[in-house]
Order: sequence, then structure tokens, then C-alpha cells
Amino acid sequence: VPNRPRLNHRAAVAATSREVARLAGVSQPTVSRALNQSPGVSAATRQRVLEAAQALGYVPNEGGRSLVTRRSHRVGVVAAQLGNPFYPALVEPMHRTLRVGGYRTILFTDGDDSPLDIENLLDGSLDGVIITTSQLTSRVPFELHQRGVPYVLVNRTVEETPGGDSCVADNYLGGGLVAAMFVELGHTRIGAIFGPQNTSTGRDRESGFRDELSELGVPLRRHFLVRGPFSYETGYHGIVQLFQAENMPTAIFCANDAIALGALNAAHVLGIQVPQELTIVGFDDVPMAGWPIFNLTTVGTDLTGMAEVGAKLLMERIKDPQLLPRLVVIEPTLVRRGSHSPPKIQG
Amino acid sequence: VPNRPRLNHRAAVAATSREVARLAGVSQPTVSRALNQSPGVSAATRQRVLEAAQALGYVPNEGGRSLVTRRSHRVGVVAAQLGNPFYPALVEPMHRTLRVGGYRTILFTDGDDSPLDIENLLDGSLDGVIITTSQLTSRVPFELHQRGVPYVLVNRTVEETPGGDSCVADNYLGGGLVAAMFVELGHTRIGAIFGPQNTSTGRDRESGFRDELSELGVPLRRHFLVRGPFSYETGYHGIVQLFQAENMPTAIFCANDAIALGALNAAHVLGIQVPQELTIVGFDDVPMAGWPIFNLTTVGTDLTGMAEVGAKLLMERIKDPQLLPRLVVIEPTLVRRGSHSPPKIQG
DNA sequence: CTGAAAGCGCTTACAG
DNA sequence: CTGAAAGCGCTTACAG
Repeated sequence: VPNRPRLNHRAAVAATSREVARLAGVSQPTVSRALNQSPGVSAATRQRVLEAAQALGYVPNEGGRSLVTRRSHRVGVVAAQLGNPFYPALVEPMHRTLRVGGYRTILFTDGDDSPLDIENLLDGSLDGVIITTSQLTSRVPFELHQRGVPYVLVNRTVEETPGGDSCVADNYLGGGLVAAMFVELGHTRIGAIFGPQNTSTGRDRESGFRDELSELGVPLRRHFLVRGPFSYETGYHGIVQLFQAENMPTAIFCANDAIALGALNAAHVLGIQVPQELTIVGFDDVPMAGWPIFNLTTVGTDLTGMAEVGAKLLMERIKDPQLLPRLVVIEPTLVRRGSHSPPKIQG
Repeated sequence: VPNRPRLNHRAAVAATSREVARLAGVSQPTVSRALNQSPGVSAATRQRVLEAAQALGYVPNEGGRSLVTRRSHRVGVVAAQLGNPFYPALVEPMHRTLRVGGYRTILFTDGDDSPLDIENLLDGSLDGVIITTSQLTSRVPFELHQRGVPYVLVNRTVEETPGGDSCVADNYLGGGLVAAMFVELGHTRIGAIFGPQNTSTGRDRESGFRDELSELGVPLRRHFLVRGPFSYETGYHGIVQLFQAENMPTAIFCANDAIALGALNAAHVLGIQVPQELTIVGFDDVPMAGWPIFNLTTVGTDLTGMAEVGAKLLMERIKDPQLLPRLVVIEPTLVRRGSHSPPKIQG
């Protein structure tokens, strides 16, 4: 007798609807109908099919199903480094909302080091896409539209967004709120650590801040300015750089909370008292901003709400791709915590 | 003349290989062969096909392809709340490694509020699964094995892991390292905020800590103990609770960094000086632990390395499902930063 | 080197 | 109410 491979050495394989059908003594399409609650299946048949499916541990193959239904129940979410607390704060409620709506989240990252490969979004495996990161000149929305993939921009706008929705905070207004508070507190030596100018958030927060400051007649000095990516490191090195000069600002606007957290840490290292010696204000109000150790004054944009709205916009658009483009703007609010104060009286 | 819908009002549709074939003047299978670098396609034909594909913006439909190849190039990663800094630190390098290997990451969350639905992992849409969260008694590995889905456990062990790999830190040893340091520093009033006992990390870190302490003859007092989920809140409330009593510990072991960060924040609020009045030590060495403001002494487990190894184990197993189960254990190291010191001399 | 055929696992008209 | 047929978009033997 020749050796036969033992059964348990074979890789287990998934049962198909055909095998369920054989076990239940029905045809394969009947299995499909019974399991999908289709009308016109006798209770007895459905019962037998359910039992057979149960016995075989049957789970319908999503590939086969989506090929014919043209629905994958998967949504792509494009984010940047998850290490930036902004993204978990946004992706998590998005993921939750999508799941409740019956969609799974496929995470794509779009970093400076490894840019997003658009083809990954176009292979028919996604019912829609949420983009939370993209440069103003990105062609991704255009490509998605061309291929008929519903999409929504969250926290970003792009020059050309044909046939897609967006959900953003009024970043221009938010920047202005910070400027107004700085002036109200009596600051005159005002600096900023701005974000990238090729993103809508970077650009709008900056111009809102600048415009309001100039409106109020307070200058923003050139040598109190730093610019960099939306990251902890930008804030950290920004402070180090600004405080190497002899002339130093008393208030700094950070274009997002990641930058502000880096700034707070640098201030800690340099022995700069916040807020007594230096006011630091961020933008986004990520959960960490509320931690007592940071107690960061920041501009809140209801990230959870923004994520939920974004997810809902997308699910609606998936249901009805003909919807006209919609734009939801979230009103930012100043969250006054403990990292701001009037400037110290100077000698 | 009746109204005809305008073309640009029709939803754009993805081009198929058949349309590429027609445009290139070849048969549909030839398109497949040309685009997949299959041998035996003339250079001229390949060229024509590539041009036609380009012109139509053709991207092969992944559903159709994976149905026949039985490869989806997708890997499921099961994580808990991304708000816990541990998960981004783990998921990000995993995602990167998988992408380099040609796999996309599908993120699944498994929270206490909404537990993972195993069926989502079994519908044939995943080439493999990485599990970073699961209770000791979880049946997920067993189910995956039964359905022939390759899987790897990262940072977790489970009682029964047939046919899967795991990559974990030596949590027992790590717990012991902390105990030894506490004793070496001269602490006698030692407390801990432990994690869940139904997880391997919670259990092993606890028993390693306890065993080493008892080995060294230093008691771990019952009323210096708190237990809870691996979260910021557990640490925060743990400290608040421990410092309500008149008798207080001088050193506290936190079962992970999220707990330790919560503890540091509570100490800040209560005006407890760290490390002068209280030593706090964490576990994991997430990036934030190194931030100057926290400067957390912790047990490092090379999260990036663990993630990368986990991803590689899985990709190897996908290639060869017959591989015998492998276990990679990562040696933990004490990362001595600034949140520990000898106890203050007590009156 | 290329085309005609078969089939992956489903769902959905179409008959009966 | 249920089965036989067709087909979603691909890849892969099989002929030629």
C-alpha cells in the first residue's frame, strides 16, 4: 500500500455553496437564495440549507459575490502616518461609522516617503474612498471620478473635486480665532509654525491667521515664522530654532496639534514656562490635547463629527452616485485650556 | 428628437480586459498574458496591448483575478482602539512591511464594545491574518486554521494556536526586569496597575513582576494594586484611587505605556512629583514614552521589529502554508529614562 | 505566439 | 417554490 497523505496534513479549504447544496439536497442557486433571505424559498428548504451551511462552516466567498453584485462593501480610507494622533482620532470614528453601515475599512497610507499608488484605489475592490490627506493639486479625485468610484474628501479640499463630496472645518476662520485671541491677550511678538502650503489645511489656517492679525493691526514678524510638515518634529525643531535668536516671540500659533505637542515638549526641554513665558496654541483638538500634562489650548473641529459626516456622505453617495457634490463645513471653536496667557511684562 | 441622457451624466465605468482587447485587436486572454508578463507574447503584441490599456486607463479587476488565482494580496490586521498609541506603533510598520511584500492591509478592530465578527476573516478575501489582540481563550486562531487561512499572532499568545506562528516579547522576563529595578532602587512600598488577566500580555507581565518580587523577598501589597483594561483611563483612575489612601506606594509598575501615560497625567494633576515622590514604569516603549515631557522609563520590546517579524512570518506562511508553527520571542530591555528614582527617605 | 474553451464562486433573470 | 442557464472579469491549461 503506497503512502497516502493524511487528511489533516492537507490544507483545510473553505466550503462552497455547491457543497452546501449537495449536503442539503438542493441546487446551488437555492443555497444562495436561502442564505440571502430572498423571497420565494420554502421555510423547510431554508431550514435545511441553514443547517447544512452551519455544519460546513460555510461563509460565502466575497470575491464571487462582489463580481456579480458589483458591491464589495469595502471602503478605502487614505491617511498619512498613524503616528500622528490626528489620524487615529479621525480614522477610528470613521471606521466605526462605516462598519455600522455595513462597510469594511481598507487602510491606505500616503506618505512623503511612499506616495499612494492610485491604481490600488481603482481595481474595483472598493465601493468608495475617503481621502483625508492630499495636496491641493492632487489628481486622485479626478481619477476616482473618471473611473466612477464614489469618494469624499475629509479635512482636505483639492482644486478639482468633480463629483465628490467634502467635509472640512472652516480652517480660515479657525486661524482667525487664534489671531484674535493673541491680540486680545495683548501679545505683540507673535510667531507661528505653519504647515505645508500645498495642503488646504496648511494654506487656510495660515491665511486666516495672517489676515486677522493684519486686520487687527498686529504684525507677524518674518523671523518668528517656521514652516514644515504637520508633525511633532516640526513643532519640536521649530521651537528650538525660534528660541536660538535673542529676540523671542511670546505667542506661537501651531498649525496643528501634532506640531503644538512637539512645541510643548521642546519648551519643556528648554525650560520655557508655558503659558507664563510662552503661549502655544494648536489646531484640531485631538484627544491628547486634553491630557492634563499638555492642557493645550487649541481650535476644536469636532474630529469625531467630521469623520462620521464624511463616512455618511460616502455611504449616501455609494447608494446614489448621481448625487450632486456636497460640501459640509464644520464651524471651529476655540478650546481655551491652559497653554495661553497674556505676555509677561517686559523690562 | 427625444431627450437622450448626456454622456457625462452617466456614471463612468471601469474598462475591462475585453475592451482593451478590442482596442488592441487581440483576444481577451492575450491582454491578460501581455499585462502579466507571461512568457510567449510577441513584443509587438505586448506593446499594442499596453498602449490600449493605457489609453483606456485599464486597471485589472481584483475580484475577477483573485477568484481564479485564489490570491487577494490582502492581509487582515486585527487591532484594538487605534487611540491607544500601542496600535499605531505596531500597525504602521506592519502595514509598511506588508506593502513592500505586495500585500494590502485591511484593518479590523476588536473592541470590548464591538467584538470582532470572525466571519469577516473567513470570506475568502484575505490571504492571511495578523492578530494583535485576543483573549487567551479566543477561538479565532482555531477557526482560521480550520478554514485554511494563514495567520500570525503578534504580541499575544492564545491557548490553542494550531498551524499558526507567533511573535511575542518575553513579557514574563520584562515584568521581572521592572521588579528587579524597583528593589535595586530600594523601594519597599511597591504597587502596580495590572492589565487584563485574560490576555497573555496582562498575565505574563504580572506574573513575571510578582515572581521576581517574591524571589527578592519584597512584598507586593494588596492595597497597592489596581487592575483594568490596557488604557490611559485605567492608569489615570488607578493613580487617583491609590493616592486616596493615607498609605501610599513609592513605585508603581504599569502593565503598558498607555496605562503609564494615564498615571503620569494623574500624578501631574495630584501634584505628585515624578520621579522624586513616585516612580512610574511602563511597558512597550511606544514612541510617546520618549517625549521629554513624559520621559518614561519602560520596558522596550522593539515594537517595530515585532511588527516586521510578524508581517514576514505571515508572508512566508502564505507562500508555504505547510510550514510548521514558529514562535519568535523578542528579548525585552529596560529603557531607563527619567520616571524612576530611589524612594525619598521617609520620616 | 495566439485564440477558443473552461472555470473560479457567486447572484439573478428565466422557465417550469 | 425550485432548478438550469447565463454571466460578472479574470487566468490558465489546451489546441493550433
